[in-house]
Amino acid sequence: MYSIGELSRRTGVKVPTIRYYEQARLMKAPERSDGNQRRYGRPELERLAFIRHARDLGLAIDSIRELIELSGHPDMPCADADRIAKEQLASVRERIARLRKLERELERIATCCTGETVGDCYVIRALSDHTLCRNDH
Amino acid sequence: MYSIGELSRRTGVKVPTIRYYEQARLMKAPERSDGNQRRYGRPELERLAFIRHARDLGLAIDSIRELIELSGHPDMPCADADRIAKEQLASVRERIARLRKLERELERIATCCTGETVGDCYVIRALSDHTLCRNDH
DNA sequence: CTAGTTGCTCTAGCGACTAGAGGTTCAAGA
DNA sequence: TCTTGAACCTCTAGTCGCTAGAGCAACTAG
Repeated sequence: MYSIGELSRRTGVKVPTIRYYEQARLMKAPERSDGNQRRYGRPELERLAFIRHARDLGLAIDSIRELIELSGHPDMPCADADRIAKEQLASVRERIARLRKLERELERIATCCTGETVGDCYVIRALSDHTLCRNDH
Repeated sequence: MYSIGELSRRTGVKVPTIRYYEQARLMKAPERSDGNQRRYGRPELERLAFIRHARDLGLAIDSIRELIELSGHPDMPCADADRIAKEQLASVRERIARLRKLERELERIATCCTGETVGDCYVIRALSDHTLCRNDH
């Protein structure tokens, strides 16, 4: 049986975050010691690793709750799990595309400033004047 | 003289967001009508466009406030503006790199599921078992 | 037995908005 | 001039995924 600190050390998830996952209904309320302290076992450790992994992949708390629900019903079709993963992939790709546009724009802005003073600084001119932009955002 | 709704229409920035920028000290408090409604002119429209552009490029409110400060002093050296732009570029690149890792991982997870039920769904197995991952995250 | 660490609950804060309540002002038509 | 309805006002609270702190209780090593 682990204390919450022990579980934290073993998973790398901070103590308040574990408590937060419990109140967000990702972790179920664990057993308690006589003195009302949380006591965890192997299943909780595995679930926490699952949650952490999913969060690292950028999944929202709600999606993770859905996946946990699903994983409790091994006989159901897994179309929902597939959908969640594919949606997440699509959103990651979209974010990458948007960031790459920004990167190009910033690159131009940040490397073109040859002025010495704010008055002729390209960074500030570019921010003031949208028509200096190469693409839309 | 524009009302806040007019300014909103001309810039594409929502009305409550304009008020939020005012209380965040990005926009200065504008003149008011006899009935206490905000009245804007061309300078405010330009400043709002500046803010919007900077936000679209992912700059934080604090950085934008700093840039606005700077642009009010055209004789100062522009090293600070350069620094802000370069820092922003670096952080965008970092985010892109992280997202690309996630993309690869999700791609693998989301496209490899050939199972029919949750019990043998690769999506859920991959989330449960970190050792199935190709790279660290 | 005692000291020091760890645990508990509860509340509030972050950033950048967004939504809603409850009330006032404006602009256009009759 | 009056009325109607849209737009405006302030203030508060909610979003997401945590993080920080207060004030107290329990555990553990020496």
